[in-house]
Amino acid sequence: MKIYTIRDIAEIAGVSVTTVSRVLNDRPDVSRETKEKVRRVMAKCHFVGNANARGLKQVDGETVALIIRGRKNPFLNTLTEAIMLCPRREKIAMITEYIDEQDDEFLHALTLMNRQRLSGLIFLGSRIDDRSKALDGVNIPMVFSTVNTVGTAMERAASVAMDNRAMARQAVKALLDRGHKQIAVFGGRRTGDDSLVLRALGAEDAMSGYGMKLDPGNYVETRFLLPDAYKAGVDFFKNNPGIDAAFCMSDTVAVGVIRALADLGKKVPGDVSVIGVDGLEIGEYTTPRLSTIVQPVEEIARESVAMLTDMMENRAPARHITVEGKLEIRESVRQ
Amino acid sequence: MKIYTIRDIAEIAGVSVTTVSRVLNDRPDVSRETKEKVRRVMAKCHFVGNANARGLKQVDGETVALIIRGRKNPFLNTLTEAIMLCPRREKIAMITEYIDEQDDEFLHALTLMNRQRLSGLIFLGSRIDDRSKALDGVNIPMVFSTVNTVGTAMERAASVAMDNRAMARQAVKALLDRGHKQIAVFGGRRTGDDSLVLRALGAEDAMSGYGMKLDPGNYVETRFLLPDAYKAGVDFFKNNPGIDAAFCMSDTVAVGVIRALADLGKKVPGDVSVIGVDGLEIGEYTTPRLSTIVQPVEEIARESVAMLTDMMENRAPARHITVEGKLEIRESVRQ
DNA sequence: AACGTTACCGATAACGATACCAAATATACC
DNA sequence: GGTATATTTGGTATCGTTATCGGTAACGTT
Repeated sequence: MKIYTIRDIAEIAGVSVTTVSRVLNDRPDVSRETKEKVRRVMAKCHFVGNANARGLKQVDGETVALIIRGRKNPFLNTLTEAIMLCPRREKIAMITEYIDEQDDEFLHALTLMNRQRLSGLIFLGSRIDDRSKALDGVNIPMVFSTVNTVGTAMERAASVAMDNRAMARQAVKALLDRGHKQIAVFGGRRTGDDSLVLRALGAEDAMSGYGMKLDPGNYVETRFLLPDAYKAGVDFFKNNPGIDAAFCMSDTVAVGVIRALADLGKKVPGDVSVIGVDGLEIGEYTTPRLSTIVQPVEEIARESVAMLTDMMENRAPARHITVEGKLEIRESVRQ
Repeated sequence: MKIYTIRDIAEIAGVSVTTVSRVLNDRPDVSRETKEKVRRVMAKCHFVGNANARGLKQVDGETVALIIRGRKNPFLNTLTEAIMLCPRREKIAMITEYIDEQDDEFLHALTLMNRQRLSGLIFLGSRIDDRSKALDGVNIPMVFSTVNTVGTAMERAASVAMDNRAMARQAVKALLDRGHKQIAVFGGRRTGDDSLVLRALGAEDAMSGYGMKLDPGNYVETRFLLPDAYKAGVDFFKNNPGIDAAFCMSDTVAVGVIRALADLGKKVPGDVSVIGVDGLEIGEYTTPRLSTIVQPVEEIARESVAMLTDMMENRAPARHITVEGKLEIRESVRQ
């Protein structure tokens, strides 16, 4: 199958390559008839231009990358899909890169910037720590989704996130309000700046509101994968029979912990109440229905893309957008 | 931050651009010392080459696209991740494109081929029907994952899939073997060639093995989204109280149907047994644990990528690989 | 009639890399 | 030493597009 170039189209349509380029980019200085004539030829040849040539020549690139940290994360999968499907200028190409948890997404971003001449970056699920120094010299628009960069080394980058600390506080308060006395928290490592650290702080906020403290022994560190969460749940609850509630920092972890409780013969919510975070759709369909902090996925996606393109086009400044999470208490919490 | 070009590197290292290009591509005809010297400069400058320029010049492109049909499909998300993270030659860039269910992935592929000068295509979750005519003239390597293209209009394309018909047969037979008499099937539209059509045939195979026929009224058509499956489940079981088992063509559908049954006051598996397809990890952690046909995700990913790159490099012919699914009967089926 | 303005269109030089060809240098062999 | 051969290097055209600059035609104004 022949692959046409702009020159072929020009020849067939009987115009110059410049004119075809203008039509391709929908410039105003082409007469309506010429435009239509060229468009007809383009359509017949399935001609859409060569992204490589365009990217090579154009001063302002139009490729943005989505860097997704960690795998087997259904929430980030959903968010990725939402971002990829966001309405955006036709010519903006979005490429996705999955980064293993132990790899350095910032170094990877640097490589990608050079290789693809990126003009924008979106980070999903990143933690901001020393590694972020790698991006010190970088001045293309960047957006961190799901982590607020205010007060971090990446403050100059934009961010879209819910108020993780406040929402976690609200969730744990909901447990305390319902009379739970011994609350465990299942989260990640408490280092660097990311949403998980904030959620831990929020949980502690709620407890101090009740004159309580989070016993470090009740903070369970786990990877956010089902087998890990399950194992952490079994190990913890076997040794801590007095615990009557668990705040899990992701729905995935919550599902693993609930399974662990069931296998230990404990009822949810009869013996232990469980709350997750993310608002995965499946949580509305499990037994018991999962209580969770629902993150507004579509809104996060929309705002991230909108802000990034604004920054790319209008040189608008980086903003920090807080979206509203929603605590949904469902069956997994005792009423 | 300065973005270095091959010319900058050449100047700094005191060699020609050609030599830098050779080092960049790890060609053998450069002395060890020169190679090291150039590499040091490249490393210091974070130079990795410009993908656009490379793609423009190079005869054999090195971009392959992953076209994922349908959204909110956890199984395809998992498969996408696995494919993106498959070991492959460094220079092969993989781009992902999500296509809405109602859109035409073949037309989209055509556009992408022109725009990105693709040298390979992987389709996930496609259905092969009249629309595939669009790709008639296309002769770059293509792989269909999760659907067997033998006997379809896309036979010349490679495929990697489990034997959907045999596995569905096995699943429904497992239900019949356990004494279930009234089996409903929850699937998609039975048109075109895709894995769902084969699963329906497999279900019928099993029934005829027992001298039974699938009552068309017991074939429930639904989209593979949780709310749709739930609604389909409620509607169906309200009007068909005699049904004692459901074969669902995806785990997502199974979860929705199980929730529907619970809301109708029916026990799973006490009143109704349920089997899904896909082997989503979460199915091992739900209550009840979900019986399912486990698809070997990693293997499908590996074979798809391996075959595609083989076809791209060695001009190996398209093959049709059948991978082994595994029926896992767990708590959602009565023993 | 001369000029300015507007609308449209085209020739050509880049963009950064690789392919191709040619040349320089090192090594082997008689 | 001289020739043949292998190894390593460099010069330059080229990929397909857009930016830049320039040109033409049509029309209105003075």
